[in-house]
Amino acid sequence: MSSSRGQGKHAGLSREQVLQAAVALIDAEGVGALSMRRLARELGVEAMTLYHHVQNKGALEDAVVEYILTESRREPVHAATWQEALTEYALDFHRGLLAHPGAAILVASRPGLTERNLSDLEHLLQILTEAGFSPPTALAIVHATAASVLGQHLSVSDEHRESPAPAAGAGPLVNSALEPGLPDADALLKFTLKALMAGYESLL
Amino acid sequence: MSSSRGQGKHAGLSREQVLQAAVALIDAEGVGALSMRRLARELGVEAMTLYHHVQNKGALEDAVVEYILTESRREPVHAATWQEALTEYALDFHRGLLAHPGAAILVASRPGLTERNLSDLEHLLQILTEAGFSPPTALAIVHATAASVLGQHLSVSDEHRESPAPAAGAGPLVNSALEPGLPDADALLKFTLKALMAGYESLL
DNA sequence: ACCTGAACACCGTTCAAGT
DNA sequence: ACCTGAACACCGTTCAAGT
Repeated sequence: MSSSRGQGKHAGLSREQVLQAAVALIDAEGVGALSMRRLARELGVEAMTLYHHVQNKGALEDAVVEYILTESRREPVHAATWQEALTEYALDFHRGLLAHPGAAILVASRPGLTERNLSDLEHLLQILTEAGFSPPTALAIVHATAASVLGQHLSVSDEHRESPAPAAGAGPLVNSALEPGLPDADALLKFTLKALMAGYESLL
Repeated sequence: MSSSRGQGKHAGLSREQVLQAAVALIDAEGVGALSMRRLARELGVEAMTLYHHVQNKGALEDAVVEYILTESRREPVHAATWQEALTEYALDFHRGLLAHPGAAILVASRPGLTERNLSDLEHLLQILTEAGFSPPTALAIVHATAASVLGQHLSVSDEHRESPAPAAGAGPLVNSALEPGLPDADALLKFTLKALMAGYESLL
C-alpha cells in the first residue's frame, strides 16, 4: 500500500504467509497469475524479497502443492480394511483438488504426488502388503489410484468452461449426454474408486 | 540460418511445419522450451511470422494437442464389444502420450481431451448406449477412462526423474517397492483398464 | 538478517511498415 | 499474402547495495 518501507525495515514476512498468498492468488485468478513479481505486489513487497523465503519459483510451486495436500489430509484413523484406507487416501486427495481447482495443473506438473507425504505412502504400503500384495504391486496400486483422481480433476475442470456451449459440432448422443448437466464429480469419483477396488481385489 | 530473407520473401512456411516443429521442440527440450520466439528461431523465421499460421500461443498449444491425439488415433475397426472399443480408445490415447511424454502436461492443461475427436466420442457413446448405458453414464465412463490414462502419464513421468535417488527419506517398504525398478507403464495401464471395465460392467 | 533497485536475458502480442 | 522490426508490458533471477 504505502509504497515505501525503506530497506532493512522488514515486513515480517513469513514463509507461511507467502504460501497462503500464493494459494489465494491461484484460487482467485488461476495459475497463470502466479508470478514472483505479482505475488510480491500482492504482499506489498519487492519481488526479490520472496527469494528470502523460497529458493526459486519451482520451489514455490512445490511448496504450494505440498501445502494443499497437507491441508486436505485427514487423520488416517478409521480404516478397517485396505480398501477403506486406500479410498480415504484418494478422497483426501480429491478434497484438496476440489478446494483449489486452479492448482490441479500444478500438482500434475510437479513431483511430490507420489511421495505426498512419504510417511503416508509408507503407511499405505504397509496396509497393502499386510493384505497380501507385494511391495511393487502395492506401489502400483497407490500410483494408479492417485493418477485416476488427479486425471479426473484435470478433465472435469476443462468441461466446466465449455458447459455453456456444449453443442459446437457434437453429435446427438454427446448433446443428450450433456443435457442433465455436468456429471457430479463426487459421484463419478466414487464410482471410479469402487471399480478400481474391485479390480485390485481380483489380484489377491 | 542465413539470417535475412527480406520481407515478403515467404519462407513457404505451412501450419503443418509449425506444428511439427513445435512437437519436435517439446520432445527435445520439454514444454518449457516452447515459446513463440524460440519456435520461430527454430524455423529460421521471425517470431511474428508464426501469428500468420496460428492465432496465438494458446491456439498453438491446442493444435499441438490435437495433432498428437490425431496422430495416435488408429482406425476403430475391430471392436466386437464395448469393452474392446473403450480399451482401444484408451490405448490410442496412451500411445500418443507415450510418444510425446513432455506433451502430457499440455494435454492436461488444455481442453479438447474430452472432445478429442468429437466424432470419435459420438461413436463411442453410440456403442455404450447400445450396450445399455444411459448417455450421461456413457459420457462419465469415457471421461473417467480418459482421466485415468492421462493421470497415469503425469505421475509416471514424475517418477522417472527421481528413479536415480528414490531413497530420500522413504521408509523400507517404499524402497523395497522401488527395488525391481519402476513399474511398467503398459502393464500398469492394462491392469487399471481391466479393473475399470469390471466396474463398468457391474453397472449394467 | 532482511529488504531494495538496477540490470540481464527472456516472454506474448500489437501495430505500422515493407515487398 | 506473407514477412519484418520496433515497441509495450510483462517474466525469473543475479548481484551489489542499503540498514
